[in-house]
Amino acid sequence: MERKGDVPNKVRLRRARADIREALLESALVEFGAKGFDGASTRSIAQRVEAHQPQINYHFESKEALWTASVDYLFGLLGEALEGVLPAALAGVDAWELAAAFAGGIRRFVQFAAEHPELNQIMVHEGTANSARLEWMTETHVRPFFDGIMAAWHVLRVAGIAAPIDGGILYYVLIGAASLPYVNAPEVRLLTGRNPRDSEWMSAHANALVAILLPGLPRTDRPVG
Amino acid sequence: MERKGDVPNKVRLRRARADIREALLESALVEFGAKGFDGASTRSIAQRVEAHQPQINYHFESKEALWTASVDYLFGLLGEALEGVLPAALAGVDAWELAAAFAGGIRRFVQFAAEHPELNQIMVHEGTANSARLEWMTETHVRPFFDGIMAAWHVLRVAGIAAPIDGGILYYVLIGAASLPYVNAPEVRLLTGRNPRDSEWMSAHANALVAILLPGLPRTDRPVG
DNA sequence: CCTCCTTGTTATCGAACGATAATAACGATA
DNA sequence: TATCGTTATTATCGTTCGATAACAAGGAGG
Repeated sequence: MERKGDVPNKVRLRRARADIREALLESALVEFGAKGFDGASTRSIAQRVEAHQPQINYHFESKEALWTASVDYLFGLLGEALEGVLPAALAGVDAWELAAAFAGGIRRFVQFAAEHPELNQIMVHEGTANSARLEWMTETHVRPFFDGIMAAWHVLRVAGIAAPIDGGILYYVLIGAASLPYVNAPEVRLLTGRNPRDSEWMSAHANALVAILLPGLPRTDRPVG
Repeated sequence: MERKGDVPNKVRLRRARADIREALLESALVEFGAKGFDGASTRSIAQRVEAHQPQINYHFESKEALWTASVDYLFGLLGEALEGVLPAALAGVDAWELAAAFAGGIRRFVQFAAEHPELNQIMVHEGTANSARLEWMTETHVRPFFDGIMAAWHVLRVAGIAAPIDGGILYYVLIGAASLPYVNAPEVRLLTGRNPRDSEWMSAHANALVAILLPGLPRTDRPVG
């Protein structure tokens, strides 16, 4: 009957440290991705998971520390999603096996970009201006990823399987083409009326990227996810 | 000798309405592009062109109106840069001529993205979350651009010149691949040590996009700019 | 039940924000 | 040079921000 003055039962909910931290991390990713570091407010990050704003400073040192922790968390997820796609040692590896692995990596990356658009949203927000955050993220998380792609791409180029594109250029062509539909999913829906996170959309997208970037590889379309 | 109390000659500078408006528009584009709508402050927009913050509300109605005016201005520049690249009527046009025009359009777009990174920075900032600004920008400025590309792409697909990619997907692959290096130029410099706005970089980039998206077109690399 | 450590809640601080009103200075025109 | 419309400058408003301190309440172990 909900007496007590018809006020909703304001239950004080107390969560374990690890739980509330993870909730705040995931909420922060959504807000940082959608509005950027400056645009996101700690009040709305907290509110999204039924917490109060000062809890952010209690569980993290500052807004900046929350950002750092959530980016660490997110790149951890990316690392899991891409685990084992590229052989650790590229020297002497068979180019055709590597090409198949690279194609698989593209498909997994597309799927990750669709499931966690926050990653590329945050990267594109931060990459537009120099900052300590950009420098840290680039050196800590992006560079290993970049180096792996460069090494594999070199082998594929020599083998004539990859499109004739310089590695540094390929990297941004790939990341831009693979992530924009999910980074800007709201715009895609407005403009095309379709949802880029539909599995058919993602599959067609990933297969297209494989086809144009690895023209030497016999076409083997497959679904992602 | 600069007497008068050694205070720098604080000259009150008075500009014509059109001049100060354009200065504020261009300053706003840089700030909105680098920090997004929320992150940009009217004080720093004004300061960048030696104006005071209230002048923005004097020459424009509000921060929102300044944003709208600067986006109008920017899409006007894009329209000039792409003027005449695609034939107005596509019905019955020769597919090979259209392909050459499309390739030219890609090169001009790459050059524009490099010279005015603010355009794609603003689009990517706004596209990450639904808002009245996104809706207005999409319907007013993006849709005509999108429709033109869709129509041309359909002809090129039927003629077998274009890569086998659905139009809606092609659009985001093209825009993402063409713009990311300039949207995130600070990151490119940190990560690769190269400047994507060098003319060799831009040319290699544009030629790569033409090659992978129009594989049926005989390769004719050329510099942009 | 009491203790004590952890977590949640409220109140409030100073800074920065966009906006507005009031005033001052410019500069073309007469 | 006096007038007057336009532009520039200063002061200040209310709001929101991130951060901190003080206090309240949960809950395991005794």
